Amino acid sequence: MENYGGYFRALRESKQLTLREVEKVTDVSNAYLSQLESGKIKQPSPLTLHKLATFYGVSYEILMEKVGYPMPKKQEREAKTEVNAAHRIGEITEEEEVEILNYLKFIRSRKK
Amino acid sequence: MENYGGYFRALRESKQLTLREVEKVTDVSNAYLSQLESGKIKQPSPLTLHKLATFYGVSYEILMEKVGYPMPKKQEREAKTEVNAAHRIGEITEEEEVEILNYLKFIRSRKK
DNA sequence: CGCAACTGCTAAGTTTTGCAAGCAAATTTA
DNA sequence: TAAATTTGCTTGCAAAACTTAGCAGTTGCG
Repeated sequence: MENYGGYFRALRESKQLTLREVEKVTDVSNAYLSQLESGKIKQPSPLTLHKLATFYGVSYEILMEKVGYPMPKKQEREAKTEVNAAHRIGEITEEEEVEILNYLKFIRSRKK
Repeated sequence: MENYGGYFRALRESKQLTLREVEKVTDVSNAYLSQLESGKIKQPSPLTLHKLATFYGVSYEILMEKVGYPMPKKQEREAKTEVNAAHRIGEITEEEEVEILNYLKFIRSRKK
């Protein structure tokens, strides 16, 4: 992904969190998060990506690939029937991903 | 592994290669290789590790673990390699799922 | 209104990766 | 033996991650 800054911003805002709230939990400074989300960081370290992946509940490996680190081949998808709701959304593009996150932010903001 | 410098040196010497021979193929400078093998480098970048892993014919993932990057375990890895929505947008409720599916339908219809 | 806390952001500093240049010792070649 | 090449290594530097400190605008509350 060329500009994943917006993706990180969308992830955070979809959960209605501030930079400092993310900082508290992940130990990544709000200053750095701001730079990351505005596209000023080329390649955050694997450790930083791991913290954010864990906190946001997204895949560490996908984040690694997104920022351009070489990662071993991903196997073809398995047919998994049960699991959580998000599995049933199906395939989405990276573009749709950000749109959905922004939409989630909108949905969730109405409920407060 | 605390001192993986010796490991890299052993890999190279077992193949009877000079620093400059490795440099030619991997595009990692002999200066840096020297520092790496003498334990002066804390954490070479994933890209550098990937080049060396490929050239020496060892596992990239094991190298990553060796230098201390977080890596998913094989079992986790297989379970998570499917590229599904949850890994990219985080957890959502069933209610949100329906809204997202409708929204996806909307944005996809808009695009043609 | 007034002010205190909160928000995102920038500037400056530290640390580390990785490279280019070049040095001294060893090896090769003439 | 003498010169040339090769070897591993060190130094100095640029680039980039990441932090601390602090600033200006906004929000909440008396």
